[in-house]
Amino acid sequence: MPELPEVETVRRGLHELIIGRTIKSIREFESPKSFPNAASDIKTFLIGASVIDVRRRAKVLLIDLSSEYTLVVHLKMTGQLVFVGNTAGPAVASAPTSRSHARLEVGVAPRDVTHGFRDLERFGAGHPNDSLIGELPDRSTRVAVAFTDGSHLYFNDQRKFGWMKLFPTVEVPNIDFMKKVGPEPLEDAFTASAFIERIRRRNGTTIKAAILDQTVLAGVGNIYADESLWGAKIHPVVRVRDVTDKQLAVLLKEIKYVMNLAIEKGGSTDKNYVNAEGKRGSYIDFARVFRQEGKACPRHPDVIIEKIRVAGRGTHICPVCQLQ
DNA sequence: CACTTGACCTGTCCGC
DNA sequence: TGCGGACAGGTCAAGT
Repeated sequence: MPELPEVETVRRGLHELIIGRTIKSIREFESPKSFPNAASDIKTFLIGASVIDVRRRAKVLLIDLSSEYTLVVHLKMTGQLVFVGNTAGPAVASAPTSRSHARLEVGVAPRDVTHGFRDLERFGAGHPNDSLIGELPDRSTRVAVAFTDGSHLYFNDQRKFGWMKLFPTVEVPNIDFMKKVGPEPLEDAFTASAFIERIRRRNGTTIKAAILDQTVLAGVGNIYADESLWGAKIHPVVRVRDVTDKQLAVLLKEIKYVMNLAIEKGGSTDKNYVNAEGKRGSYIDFARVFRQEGKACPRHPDVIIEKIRVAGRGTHICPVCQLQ
């Protein structure tokens, strides 16, 4: 689920909420894969340690502890890290329903001419940043971290693909994932020429598969792949070798643009994603193609967005702007 | 080696 | 209403 903007939103929330808190206890909920090395390390390096920083690399969260260990968390598809405690008040609102985040419908919403977004200010006005979380722990809770002040951090994960692991902080850069993962797309140092050089190693595959490849660049997932390819007017099934350098430069610009906007909107909540306070993100309400099949392309009022399958993933395109 | 596919899980939705 | 199958935002391992 969470891609770079969602993980960054969680990071910012946790940075505000848990730094300085001290771990009192850890409770697991019969899901050993969710915290595979807990048994050996829990008491020595977690209990009594306090949180000194919350960082992010790619789609991974890094919670640094005073014990010089780091809790590394990957949310995968349905993971959530939700804080419940005094600073933010209880994250409990009304009981959620699966339909509680229905899309806003606006009859004639104006559109951003350049990027195809409906008017970002007006369209978002009054949008409730709903809580999607009921009382915790719930049946998706895999690990609960209790702090000494009575607050809690819950790791929820319906599909159990996500995990948290404890590593010595100095070892974090040596984790396999960290060694393989590509550059952060939002860093200024990641220029068009750097992007082009890396993605050309995947010349034989489709452009969508290539930008989803975390070793090419970090953080792009299915939502922002589709959104940025539409922005750059590139069809997702085109082979990388058939995309020009100029188009690749535009694509990187679109990736950066879409991710920055998504961070501003608190990420995309389709089903499960919530921020550190259990609340939804709103980028999905502005999405131009993702989950917009059957609706008009923002650039072409008479053209319907289609859903196809590329690289094994549901893929949304405008068949006119994204000519094959 | 480069690339594609299936597996990991649970839940939901859709068609019969 | 019930049931089977497809599908869901990510990554690996195993296959071609």
